[in-house]
Amino acid sequence: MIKYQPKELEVKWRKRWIDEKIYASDLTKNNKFYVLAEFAYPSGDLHIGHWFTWGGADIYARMRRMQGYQVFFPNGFDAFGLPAENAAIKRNIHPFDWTMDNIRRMKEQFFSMGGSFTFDHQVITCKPEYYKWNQWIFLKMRERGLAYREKYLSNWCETCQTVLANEGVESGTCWRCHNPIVQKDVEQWFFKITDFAERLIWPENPKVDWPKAVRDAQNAWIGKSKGMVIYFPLFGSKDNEFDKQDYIEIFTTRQDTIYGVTFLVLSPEHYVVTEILNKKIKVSKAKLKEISEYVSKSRKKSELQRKESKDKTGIDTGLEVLNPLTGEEIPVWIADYVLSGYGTGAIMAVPAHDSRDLDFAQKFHLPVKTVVLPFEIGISGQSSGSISVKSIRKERKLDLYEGEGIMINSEGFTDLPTEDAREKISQYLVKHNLGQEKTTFHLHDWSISRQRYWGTPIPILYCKGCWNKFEDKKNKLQGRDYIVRDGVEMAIVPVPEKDLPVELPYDVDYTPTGKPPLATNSKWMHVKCPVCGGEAQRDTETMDTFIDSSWYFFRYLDPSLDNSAFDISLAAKIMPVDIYFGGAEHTLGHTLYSRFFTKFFKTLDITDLDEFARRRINHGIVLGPDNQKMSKSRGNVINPDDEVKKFGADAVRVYMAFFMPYDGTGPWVSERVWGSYRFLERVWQLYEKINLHISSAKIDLLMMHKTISKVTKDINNIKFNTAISALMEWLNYLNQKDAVSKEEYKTFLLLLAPIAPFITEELWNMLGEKFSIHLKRWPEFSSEAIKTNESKIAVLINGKPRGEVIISDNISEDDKKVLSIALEIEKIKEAIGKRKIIRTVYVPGKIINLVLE
RNA sequence: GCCGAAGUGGUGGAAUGGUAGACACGAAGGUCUCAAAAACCUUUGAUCAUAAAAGGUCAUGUGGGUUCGACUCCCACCUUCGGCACCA
Repeated sequence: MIKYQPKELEVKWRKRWIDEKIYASDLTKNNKFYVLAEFAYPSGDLHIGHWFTWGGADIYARMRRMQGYQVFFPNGFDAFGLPAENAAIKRNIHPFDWTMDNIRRMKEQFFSMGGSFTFDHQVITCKPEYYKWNQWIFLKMRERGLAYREKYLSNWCETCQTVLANEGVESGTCWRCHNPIVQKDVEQWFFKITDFAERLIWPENPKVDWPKAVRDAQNAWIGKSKGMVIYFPLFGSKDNEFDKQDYIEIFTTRQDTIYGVTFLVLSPEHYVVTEILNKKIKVSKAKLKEISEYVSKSRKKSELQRKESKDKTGIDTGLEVLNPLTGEEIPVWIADYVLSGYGTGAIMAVPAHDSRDLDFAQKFHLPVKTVVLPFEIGISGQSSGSISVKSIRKERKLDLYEGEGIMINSEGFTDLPTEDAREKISQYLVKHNLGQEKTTFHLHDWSISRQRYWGTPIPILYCKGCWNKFEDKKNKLQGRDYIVRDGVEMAIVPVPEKDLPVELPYDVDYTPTGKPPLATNSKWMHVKCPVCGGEAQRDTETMDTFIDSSWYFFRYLDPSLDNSAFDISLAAKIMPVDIYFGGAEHTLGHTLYSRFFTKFFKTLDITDLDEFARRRINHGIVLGPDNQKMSKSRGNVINPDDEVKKFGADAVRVYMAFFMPYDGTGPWVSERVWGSYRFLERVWQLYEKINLHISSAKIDLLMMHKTISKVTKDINNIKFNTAISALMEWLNYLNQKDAVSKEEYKTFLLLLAPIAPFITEELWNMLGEKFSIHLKRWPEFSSEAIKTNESKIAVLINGKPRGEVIISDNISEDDKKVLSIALEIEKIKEAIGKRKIIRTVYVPGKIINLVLE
């Protein structure tokens, strides 16, 4: 027999698979199975990490195909984005050419790994036939009031010269270039994802199978909290011209602690602060100066600085409000530990029950008033009237108690558990018009404008003529249906659907100058207004590329479709995605946005899905040989091409699946791939042991069916490493035998086929079997076959293994017989000695434990 | 600080209440060979004991607990990784 030579046979089979289209997608048949892996950004070189993601998905898809499913396993490219633009600037190539070149190269690399995914439904997001539908989605969002334009203090990356969404900020830095983010007032487009906040929250037991870590992180990011807005009347406000309201609204989730309020805090951006600075609310001249200094000082701090420093700063306004329940006069402070973007931008401070308020109170010597005691103290004290709070605080060092407990010092609510008090105080405040219940979210609307070139143009025009004809300007101002560009007011005019796509012009100056690159092509920018026929200008910004990846899995179904974003009836049949492989880094960005789009599509009635993917699998991370994250600067990047040249694709695939659990993090050590290579060599050599005349009675059905069961289960549970070790065990076992039946060998090859597709195809062919091994042939597991008539029972004494007995299965239920057999063993007799057995625990088929006195 | 995941030989890891260390990598010794190894065979958690074998004891981050029996379940703590974080 010739030696195992991966290179030749891999070339041969790869060609035949393509020629005979054995992996072609057929969406007409039933019994579909949609396998999806996150599509790649065409950065030029396929990283070993891509192989890890796609290799895992491929093993899974291959098994499903062999089980007879109509597997849909498409691939494409997430082709818009900044790196293309940056690389293009650096090398003086156009981003389009750079991108398409990379796609060509990466496709070849994809082929070398022997993937069963196809490009016959490929999506390339930078092509007009794709991004046209981004624009269509934008227009639909706008029709429904979910796309709006607003000036907003936003995350700005100086290096990338663009705005970033909150999800794109990683501990204060840009997710792409990792330079610090600054806050800048920028007018831009938003998608109102907050309208879907409630729908995006994961229930306790969702119908789809997504990792708990992902669900928890998304829920935390959405950050729903139920509480109240409570009105605190401004004391003596009649002297002021303050006309908006004569009370300050605060947001709290702990209205039960309202008797413990000792001051109010406004964020520096709060409108009451603005009114003070505008002298609508009067304070002394000296105060005004102090306040104005404090506010401008804290505005200068970046958000990052403000969040980093836990050291509290603030200033007393001299104003006072009334506690709506107690009538107490309460001082109003300004401090930047209160965030303007959350709740009402103002809080009631309860230092006894909130650590941040306590820090502040201690720094500025403000009073602390305890109104909640932990249950154990509150209950033991019985009548709380007699408790000296001061002495308890001293004894228990209880400056701060943030948990639930028993109310004290709270008039009619005293002695109630906090939960009840929260409810009752809530009702009371609502009834007397002193507040209302409110739910807030941490999730903010999605900022989608990017001031760069390589993205989807926003399908919006700005028209001066239309604005001039507009009658009711004053009202429309609120709706922000206009913009001011170069000092000129212009109406917002959506591009009509029939004019889509708005194509991205090829000729622009995309060097980052702060001016959007699209504005440098004036021919593209100036167009006729579709409404009034006058002169109009295009929006010069592009969409966040996360929009591209939010719905590509719908587009895969029919990427050339011209009259709809996706084929609705096909989607009803093929969607949802059955299993989605990807990285944990997309927990708060991509997968959340995709869920949002799916729910939005549902409101458009083009899908009835609530979730786009039934199951989500997060893959792990392949580190460099030095145990560090792979990066060009560290020089520890493993190029999959080199590995394939050395070992062949099969050995690399086996090692990839075997060297750590799929969700693990660990280093790629090239030398160790030899181990996987040797395994394949042994599989190859086993061929020589096939004895066609071996009697069927000699086939070891037990090992065979155990392995079928184990491999099937493990691949289904994405535990490729243990699937391979089961195969190795079986191989070691078969190797010890003098001869192996053809049946066993065939079964072995079938089970190995998803992991090592080339060598198994070759050996399958050598056996004279019909092409191809990768079609519907997954071995059936028979539970009958693993029934034995003997069991090995471990004999334990006091829980420690001391020997074993082999019993026939007809007595396996009879603990007395098993015991008597066990007691005949010399070793056991010795171990027991003169001691008495006081108890016997028998687990049929596994152990018998003798408990001695 | 909060949420999530994890902690097992020299290394990657296996075992989710029933004989801990499967399967590999590495290492050591041997075989074949003029020589070699990426081939083949043997050994390989620590420790005690023995001429040898059988054998004993200890071991799954730490300390408690539940159980006939715990890597696995419960309580407390420590450490590492990932995410979030002045969100009221």
